[in-house]
Amino acid sequence: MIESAPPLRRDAERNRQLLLRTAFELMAERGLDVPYEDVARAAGTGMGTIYRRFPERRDLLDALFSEHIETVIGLAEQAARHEDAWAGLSWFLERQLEIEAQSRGLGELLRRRNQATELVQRAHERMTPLVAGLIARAVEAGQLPAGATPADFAAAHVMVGSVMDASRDFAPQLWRRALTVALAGLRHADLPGDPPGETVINRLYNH
Amino acid sequence: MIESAPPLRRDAERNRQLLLRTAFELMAERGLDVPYEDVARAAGTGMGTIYRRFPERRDLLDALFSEHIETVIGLAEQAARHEDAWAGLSWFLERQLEIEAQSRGLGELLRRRNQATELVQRAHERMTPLVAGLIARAVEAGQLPAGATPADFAAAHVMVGSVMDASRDFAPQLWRRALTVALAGLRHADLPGDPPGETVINRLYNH
DNA sequence: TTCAACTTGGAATAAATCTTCCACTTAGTT
DNA sequence: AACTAAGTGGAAGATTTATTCCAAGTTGAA
Repeated sequence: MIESAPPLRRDAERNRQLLLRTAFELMAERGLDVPYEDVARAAGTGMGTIYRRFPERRDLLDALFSEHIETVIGLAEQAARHEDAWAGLSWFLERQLEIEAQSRGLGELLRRRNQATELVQRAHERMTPLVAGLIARAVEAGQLPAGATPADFAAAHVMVGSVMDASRDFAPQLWRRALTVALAGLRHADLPGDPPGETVINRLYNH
Repeated sequence: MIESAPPLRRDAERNRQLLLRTAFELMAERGLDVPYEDVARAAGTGMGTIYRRFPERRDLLDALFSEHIETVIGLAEQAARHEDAWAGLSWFLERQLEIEAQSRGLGELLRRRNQATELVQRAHERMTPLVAGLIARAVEAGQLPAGATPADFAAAHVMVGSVMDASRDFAPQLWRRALTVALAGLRHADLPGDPPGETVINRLYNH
């Protein structure tokens, strides 16, 4: 067990929460790279405060998004229990993207950047076997072509996400079209080349 | 007619070519945002030289990529003449992406950023009607679902490109899988929502 | 009330890149 | 060879964001 730090002084805890709320809102609009200075100013604190509480951006991201990440993992678990494997897969991808649609920052965390904290890393490690199981079942049921892999599912995720990122500001629902394209494509594509291995998944999400 | 500047002195012209070659190579590897200083150093010149010749990055990009852009426009024209509309569309998208696979910078120019120079803007204006014609023909021939638009084609381009960008360094052919997914998806998807208008195309390419 | 430990604001420093500027060099003409 | 206009290198200043630091302020226990 990691030793638990003593509780924060009341004023410090108040500022911490304030910073978290502020950062979450700013990152939802502007993505993960919001300058610390902007967060501090918007929260009405100084640089000292945010750096003392979150010395690395990773610390801030972990504190901000860990529960959202848990939610997504929960979706994967729920999907894995779905009787119809393909329905589970498409439901999971759609739910995950709906969450990302709420927050640009969360989308970046789940699919871009080596911002990827250990938290996200572990989340992928937990979700990948679930997705792999669903895909295996879907292939067996003839719902997906034989060569389909979890990496192809990840690629579909990245693809739809790129449309979401590009169209957020002027066509916030356009990603749903991209999603139907990606899902229909997975089912019907005759996938060329060697099936990508699982290492591809992490590298795809952390480019 | 724009007044033509007097020809450069021989040494200046030599340096200009050197800068162009160097910039092209660096941008092929690292993308359009290579610092001017890196280009100058790699070319063996000083900052003064690159800034004198290309005061704005736009000037450099235009000089570097205009002929490649013309090539792509040529592909669109060739595709438009294809008898089988769907074959023309998929051939065009694949060719275009193959070119982008050669150069990260060119990929960024064709689909990301407001780096988009006037040059790229005009290129899209010339290609969009050609693509629109192909799509109309493909829909008529029953090769594409009724609601398909040029913006969906652009979205497919962005989608495959995002996989290319993400996987360049470790799986340089993975984008071909994404391409088959996108193409199969376009054919088979039951596209939801209102068909996106043509303004979406530009904004998608210039996010 | 007092006080030690904890917190804070914001100025200072650092690092990366953009951009300007000008004393010095060179090409090409006379 | 001499001269002039064009060209050059690289230092200096401006921006933007990251990061450190500490004098001054605050909390909560004694």
